Amino acid sequence: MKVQQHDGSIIEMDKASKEALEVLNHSTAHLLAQAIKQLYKDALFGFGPAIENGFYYDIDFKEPISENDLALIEKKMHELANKDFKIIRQQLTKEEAKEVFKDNPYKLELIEGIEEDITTFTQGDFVDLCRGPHIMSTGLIKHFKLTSIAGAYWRGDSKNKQLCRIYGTSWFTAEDLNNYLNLIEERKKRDHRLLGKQLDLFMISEYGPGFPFWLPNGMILREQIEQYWKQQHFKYHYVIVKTPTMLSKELWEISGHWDHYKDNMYTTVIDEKEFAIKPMNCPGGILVYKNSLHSYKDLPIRMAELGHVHRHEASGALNGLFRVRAFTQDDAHIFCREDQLVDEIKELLKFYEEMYSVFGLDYYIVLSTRPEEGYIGDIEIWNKSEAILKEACQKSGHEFKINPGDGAFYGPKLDFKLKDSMGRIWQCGTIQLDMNLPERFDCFYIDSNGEKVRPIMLHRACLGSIERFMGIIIEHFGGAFPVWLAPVQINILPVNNEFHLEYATKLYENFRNLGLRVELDTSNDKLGYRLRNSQIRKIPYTIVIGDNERDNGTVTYRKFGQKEQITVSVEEFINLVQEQIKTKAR
RNA sequence: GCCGACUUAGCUCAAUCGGUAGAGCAACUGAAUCGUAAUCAGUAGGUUGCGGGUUCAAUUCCUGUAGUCGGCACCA
Repeated sequence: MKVQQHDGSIIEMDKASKEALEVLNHSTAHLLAQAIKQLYKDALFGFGPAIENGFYYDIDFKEPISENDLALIEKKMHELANKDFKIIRQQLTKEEAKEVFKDNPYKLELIEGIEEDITTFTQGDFVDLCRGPHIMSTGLIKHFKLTSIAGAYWRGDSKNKQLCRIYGTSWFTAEDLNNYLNLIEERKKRDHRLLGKQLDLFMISEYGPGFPFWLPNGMILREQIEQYWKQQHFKYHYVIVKTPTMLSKELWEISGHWDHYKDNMYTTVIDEKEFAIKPMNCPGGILVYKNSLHSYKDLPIRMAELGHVHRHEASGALNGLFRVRAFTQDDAHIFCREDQLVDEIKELLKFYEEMYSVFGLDYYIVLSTRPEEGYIGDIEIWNKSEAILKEACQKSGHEFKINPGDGAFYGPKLDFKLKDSMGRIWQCGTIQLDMNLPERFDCFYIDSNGEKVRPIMLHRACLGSIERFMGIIIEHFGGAFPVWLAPVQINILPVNNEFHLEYATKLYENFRNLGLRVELDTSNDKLGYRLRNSQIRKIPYTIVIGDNERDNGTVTYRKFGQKEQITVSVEEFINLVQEQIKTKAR
């Protein structure tokens, strides 16, 4: 496939490559604009780039359009593509470009900002300001679909006018397009909001938008995760605390939250005194640190808290468990000496890797470094800690990116990003160096000379928010949880309630006494029906008890998602299940 | 918060031009007692999110409001 680039050169591209697909999608965005120009004469165009698995175009319509109009636009696009217009690159001066786009304030604004050569790409009577690259003619565009319509601010700034954004996806073959659309459908079935309803894990009431309720099944899942979390913290020498949900406004003034975060905080007045519900746990943690005098010998102090925080998020930001207004941070604050910082961070990376790998989650890390201006703290500590964070990332063997200058004013940070079932990226873990709060709260320890010294403070959350993390793993496992997490681990189905119930009940009691989460299905429905229910509920082990099992003292089990039936002794079965729980096997 | 769409039984969805709400599953009752993904029959279930308006008549049209969804902005 031939592709024309910004500089006018024409290169050969492999259709199987990611780059080629990007060019195709970008050119499809232009085709979309060309079609819209013909259907809606007054429409003005903003940006129209390729994105992962597709493209979009931002358009200012005189009359708002709706999703129903997409079919018509699509039809027009096919019609234009079939005419196989040559896509012609042209290089213009700034003045020439301004003349061409004189009726479009958006493009004029862009032209004003372009320093390099200005190029346009023309197909038929449609000209677009664009740096390319593009395919040679529209005939190559055949297999595409307009997927959705949305609002988007011009240049991503909420102060600007909102344009209409049309999303689409374009592929080289009908098969690729179909595969992609099917993939989207399949992914929707893993949506944690859907599974949360189907498996009775959680609910969100209209009386509390963004405030999730945990149902009994979800609560089991949650407690297993928290239990594991506590074990890990014991292993890594943390202490665990609990700090109050609501604290006086004065505290938030000292911490700086009142100045920077007030709009997102829930507040109340009691006895004419202002209070705020905590949006973060750090100030509470610091008060605990300051509750006693610390020697250099006591450090590092690793203080963890499952802290329930409330943040008034914008209504449009809410999204199932991924974005809520009340969530539990698996927070920790580490107070250490400067000479301990390297080891602490290395230890943290190891800790995180262990936590995520148990769930089999794929993540990537983003390192945000010192901002150019407005940072506080010693530049040497910045450089040193950035170097440590970077080195730790490299050694962890995980994909990582660097966001230069994107650190908070108080310190550099590592963010751990996980993907949901739709490929959207969510921040979960974070490790942040804080050179600000210890100063504001006048934290110190006593060194070997009896002098007061400021400790280094690390904020860290590994799962991030328990709620968000659970959303991620619900989708990750598609609701079919490993035995250690499954709300119900074993479901016992007697073939016949008259002849097999006694043995089945004995097994039930036996398993229950061992602490296994077991159910006995004594309903009078046919076996096939009860088995089907067991599978729909994604219960890891379904046991069928009939004459054979009763007479031989065995169980016949079927694992979720598998067809085979396996008969083993009761002991063997118990060992199997307990081993899987112990190893957290997936 | 902004743009657009949606909201009907516990769940998933129907209801033509505005004519007075229907199905499957689940629940309940009864019969059937059955060996690996849906046994049969019956019963009950609704102020169509909520408020206002137009109309002889509103699930349907208009309007306000709440919530949800897809994006955008936000996520120090």
